Formats: sequence, structure tokens, C-alpha cells
Amino acid sequence: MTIAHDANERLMTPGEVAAMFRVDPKTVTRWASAGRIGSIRTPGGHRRFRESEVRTLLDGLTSEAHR
Amino acid sequence: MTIAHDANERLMTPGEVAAMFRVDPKTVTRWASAGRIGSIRTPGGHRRFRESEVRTLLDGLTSEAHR
DNA sequence: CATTATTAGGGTAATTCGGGTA
DNA sequence: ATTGTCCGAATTACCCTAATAA
Repeated sequence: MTIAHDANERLMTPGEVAAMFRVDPKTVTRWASAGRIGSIRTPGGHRRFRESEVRTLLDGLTSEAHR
Repeated sequence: MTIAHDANERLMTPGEVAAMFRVDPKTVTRWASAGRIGSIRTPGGHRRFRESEVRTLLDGLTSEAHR
């Protein structure tokens, strides 16, 4: 499986991702800089994030121990 | 069918949850580790809690009988 | 072209983590 | 057994101005 571009993939802004994690948009930016989450750059330099990856992170990091 | 993530679910920080229960944030962390309350992790490792679950737990306290 | 909102940067406080202990 | 506190290290939040997005 490739990491090729999926034309049907929707992109999210830093603010949208931040709202989902209940975090500051700047924090999402740091995740991108640190390589914790993939990001695309607009020609103007603003970051965009893949919706599928965001959902995976949210679902994957759900809960820890179970008693 | 999964316990899929609800995108409309609002999340709370450890400090916010602690304030509602009048407890130290560290205590909330322990509840999460023990599985007494569900939690989501940011990519940075910080916990977030579901507002709906916190409300449910608070309601449970209200119905607790004295003895 | 003008307007409004968001983001990129960078710097500095405030939280949270994790372990150990009382 | 549960909670509160102390510690150092890591993560996140808020401050600003300039640039991009819509």
C-alpha cells in the first residue's frame, strides 16, 4: 500500500484538528513539526491535515487500562 | 459495529475534570489509569476526557445515598 | 481591491506526565 | 485502598506581529 495521494481525501485545518483534540491550534502545528502527524502545505505555507489520519489518531489513542 | 468516535463529543482537560469533582488533577489521572473513567490521549501523551462521561459520573454521585 | 478570520513564526507562562512518597 | 504532595521533564496554552486564506 502506498502513501500516494488520494483525490477523495479531505483535508482539515489546524483549527479543526485542534477542536477535535481539545487542544490549541499551535499545538497541532507542533505535532506536525515533530512528525507526530503528517501534514500538507498550501503554497502559502499553511498546514493541512488528512482527515483519515486524524480520525485514526483519535480512535487509536482511546482509553487505556480496563480495570 | 464499533464504539466509533463521536466527532461531536466534547472533551475536557484533566484540570477541568478535577475542578468539577473538587479533586487534584493527579487523582483524575489515577482514575483513568485504573479504568474507572475513559480517556483519550493527545499525540503528546496528555489525557482528554469525554464531557458526557464526566456528567454521568457526577450524576451518579448525586444519587448516592448517605449511610 | 477591501475585509475578516485563521495561521505562522517566536517567546514565555501554565499544565500535565510519571515516579516516588506521605 | 484512596488521595494529596514534591520533583524534574515534557507537553501544552497564551502572548505578540506579519502573512495567508477565503
